Amino acid sequence: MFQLSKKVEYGLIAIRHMAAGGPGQIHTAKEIADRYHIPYELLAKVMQKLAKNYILARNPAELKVAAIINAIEGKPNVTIIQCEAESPENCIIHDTCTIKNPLVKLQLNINRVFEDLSIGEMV
Amino acid sequence: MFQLSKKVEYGLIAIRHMAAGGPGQIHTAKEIADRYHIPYELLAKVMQKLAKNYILARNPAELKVAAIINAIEGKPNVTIIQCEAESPENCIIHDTCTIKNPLVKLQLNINRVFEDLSIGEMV
DNA sequence: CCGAATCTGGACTATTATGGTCGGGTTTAA
DNA sequence: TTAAACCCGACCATAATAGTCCAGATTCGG
Ligand code: FES
Ligand code: FES
Repeated sequence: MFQLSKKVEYGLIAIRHMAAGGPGQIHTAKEIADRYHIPYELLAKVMQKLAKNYILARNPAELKVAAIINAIEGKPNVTIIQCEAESPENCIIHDTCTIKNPLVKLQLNINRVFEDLSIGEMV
Repeated sequence: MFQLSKKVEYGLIAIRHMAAGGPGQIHTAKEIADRYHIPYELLAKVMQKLAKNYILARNPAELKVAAIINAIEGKPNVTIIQCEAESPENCIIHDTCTIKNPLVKLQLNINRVFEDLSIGEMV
């Protein structure tokens, strides 16, 4: 619960590696996979996703962790509580529910934490 | 990724229910399970854990969400990044790693978010 | 231009974590 | 005193994650 997935972790390592190398440097997925003992195929996929979302095109130092997570996981990552999202008809207090709103606010706070950290702070 | 587990969700619903009922009220796990269409056996286990950690003995209004999560999930919920915790010997930059520390700080920020929300704010 | 290395991307397997169930023995309260 | 509720370990089903395999396309150094 509340751990970064391996994919995100690998993505962070790769991007940080590229950021540390300075601009203009060329890095192959193979090279990074070897250096950090990451399964190549998996890292390759991660980097494909990052590339498709134009993450790799940006200045790494300014990249936010949140953007990387979203690119890799694919979803806007919104619903911290499932009762609301999935089957509101099951919940007898759904209409008067006082759990949802505080948790949505909590969710926003968490999102902000990820928005606040940039790769630049890791190099 | 970054969703509360069902167990925690059920725990929150149950505790909020008890908080809303006012002090002195008696609530059985069965009753709560029926009212919210939660599988009884599962809710029962959750409440057992809460009871063992003396969560149910405290004033619900002052309970922090963090305490509930810890009681149910059992772990202090510390390592947001796995590279460090699991196999540091695999990572060639482990000694000079600049990823760990920022993410630990991020972890602390997330913990704080859960520490900041109390059941009282949900009733 | 050629060959080797690398990338692409789908299909597939393995491993875990999660959510849920069953059942037998124990307590509790009408 | 007996039904209902609780305790708790074992168990099963499903889904999410992590990792693998491979065949075709691309890129790049020479
Ligand atoms: S909608 Fe069901 S607990 Fe909030
Ligand atoms: S210890 Fe490996 S990336 Fe930080």
